[in-house]
Amino acid sequence: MSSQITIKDIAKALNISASTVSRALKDHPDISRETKEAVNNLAAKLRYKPNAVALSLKNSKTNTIGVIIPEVVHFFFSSVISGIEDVAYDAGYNVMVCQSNERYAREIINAQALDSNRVEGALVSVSKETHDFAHLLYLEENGIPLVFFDRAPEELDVDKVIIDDCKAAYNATTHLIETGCRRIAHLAAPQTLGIGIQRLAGYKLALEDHGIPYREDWVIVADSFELAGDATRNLMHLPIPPDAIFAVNDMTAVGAMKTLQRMSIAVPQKVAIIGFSAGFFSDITTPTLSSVDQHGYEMGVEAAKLLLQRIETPVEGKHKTHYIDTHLVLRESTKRKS
Amino acid sequence: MSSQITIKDIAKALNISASTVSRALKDHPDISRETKEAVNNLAAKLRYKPNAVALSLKNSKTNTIGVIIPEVVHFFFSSVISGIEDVAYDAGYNVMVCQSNERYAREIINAQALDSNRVEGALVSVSKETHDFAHLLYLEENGIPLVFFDRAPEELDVDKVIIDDCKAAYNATTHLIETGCRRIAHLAAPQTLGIGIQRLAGYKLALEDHGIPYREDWVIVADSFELAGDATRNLMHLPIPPDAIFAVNDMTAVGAMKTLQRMSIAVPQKVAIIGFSAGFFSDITTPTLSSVDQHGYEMGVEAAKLLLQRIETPVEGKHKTHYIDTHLVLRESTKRKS
DNA sequence: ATAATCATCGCAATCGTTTGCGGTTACGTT
DNA sequence: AACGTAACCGCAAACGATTGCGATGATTAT
Repeated sequence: MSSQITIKDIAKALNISASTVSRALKDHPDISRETKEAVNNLAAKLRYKPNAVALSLKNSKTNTIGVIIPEVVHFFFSSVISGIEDVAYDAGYNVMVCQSNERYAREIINAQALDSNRVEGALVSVSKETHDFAHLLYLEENGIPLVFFDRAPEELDVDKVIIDDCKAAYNATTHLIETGCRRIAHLAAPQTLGIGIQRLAGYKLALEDHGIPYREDWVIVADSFELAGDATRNLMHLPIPPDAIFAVNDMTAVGAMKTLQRMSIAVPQKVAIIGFSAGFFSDITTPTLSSVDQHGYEMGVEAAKLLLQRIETPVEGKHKTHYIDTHLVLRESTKRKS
Repeated sequence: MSSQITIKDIAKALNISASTVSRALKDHPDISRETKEAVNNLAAKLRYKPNAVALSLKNSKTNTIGVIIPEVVHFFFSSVISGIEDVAYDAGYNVMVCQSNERYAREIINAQALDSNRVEGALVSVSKETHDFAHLLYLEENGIPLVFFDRAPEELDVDKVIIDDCKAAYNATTHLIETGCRRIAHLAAPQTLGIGIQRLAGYKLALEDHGIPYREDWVIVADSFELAGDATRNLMHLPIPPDAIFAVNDMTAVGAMKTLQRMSIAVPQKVAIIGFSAGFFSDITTPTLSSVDQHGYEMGVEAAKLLLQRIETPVEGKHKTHYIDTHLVLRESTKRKS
């Protein structure tokens, strides 16, 4: 109904100019005490609040950062958002959230929306469909700093906050080996995603370092609760079924676990399972799920911090890659070291 | 680096006025074909994109809606956000997400931020600390339509999209009764929250309707995974321990389940459990968790739709309360009807 | 008495875009 | 030759706030 109170309204009511009101509000020395008091009183009474849109236009500062994320409904991603939001809040920034729903086309629209809205920076985790990054890199060319997190384009000179997926996968696989498993399968992410490639690489490396031959039929692309079912059944019907599964994320791991239980295969005695993400629900399965904790909240915090830094002082030379530490959370779905 | 391309840049390059460029871009009949082509070509080449901030100021339309939510990292809430974002996306709106972290003070700041940024509407689920709603109602007085979801102020004439908590709790409790449970405990939310009150009410009503006496010592305020542990232990150490637990949300239910399992109490044989929310992880516990599905995504969709409607045609008379249907998802943590 | 200083405030431009209104051509008509 | 009329385009104001610069009046200094 009543439109917002503006400086002009105050000026008109007091019979002074808008400039004076503006200066009075920010305690400029040019303004007399009485005027200041009158202005401040009226402003308080009318509950004047500066129009952030007008300020954005004037200062070319929107105090907003954008986030493009594949899916909000995801323990890991929502943790990241939480971290981002907290940092942004402390720095006086607002957060605009767009979800690509894992679709390339929508990610492009999202990027354009952020561009049009002149966000001061963007945090991006790319969709599974995304192979070309021009729509994102364009933001940076356009003066909008860009920080990728988790799913970042491989071999591109951009700022990223990621985990060392290869190392984490290596550690997870090694743990399976050290607890006596020898026939280790891997439920992998699509090899279009950097994390898919890296985690597979870490898996292979661990096998190699421990003198265990790599078997192609033990690696299946399956990265969701649903896909894990079929994949696991197929694995267990192989002539030589695996005795452990390293899943690319927790939902996949849980899908595998549930399927094994339905097949009356004991976890971890017959088949050990380790996941990736350490979402909340790795705590609540039975058995509880061993997993690689990739610290989503912290990743959000670091990504947002790096972005704010880039906003204040644009990149000088090389871009930065910040690694978030991971660690194995050992629970009941893997065996103990002897 | 290079600041954004504006209409003026195009005008200057083509030696025409900004007005002409503006009109050419929107195919105004006053502009000649050649000029239009020249403008459109250059605009495409320079990748001109209208400055949304300037448009917002000019039209007093920011094409942005705000969301204030207690916590992003929460299956239910992130589902709601997802629904909101999808509807907003389809309608060409952007979404600004603020989390209160369950704190009243922060919620106030959030509301002011939305106000300053002239969002066109706000979707709010209040924090546990919030008893006074002035900071939110003020938005509506100020011309910013307001729709509450899930956690809405009781007995206030506002738009809300909620579930019938009382009825849902009644159904959940009734199911426990119909499957043979007689000593039913309730892990409740704080009685400051409407949902806390309503769910307790539904629980009581179900007992009453089935001639089961209400026992105060079987109701404990505990609404998190952590709090559920102690509460459950206390319940089971009562002279007459319960044979069923109705938990105010899934995390609490899972906390109770885990605790019971640690106490070697069979679920559902000795103690049945039913939760509330039907988060993804109700599927992955062992046994899987029976729960009230409150359809978070759909709630987000409906809330966003109602808000967009209010934005287009401001409220006429009474506010509306939209109920999202719930239904019981019966899994393994409750017994079967005989 | 005149000039200089100070306190206090307003004008106007600016950010990027839109749009009513008016102005300038060139053409056709009588 | 004189006027009407399209066709095309630019001026300027507006959205709300900020800010350099100049203006005003009053006080002080010379």
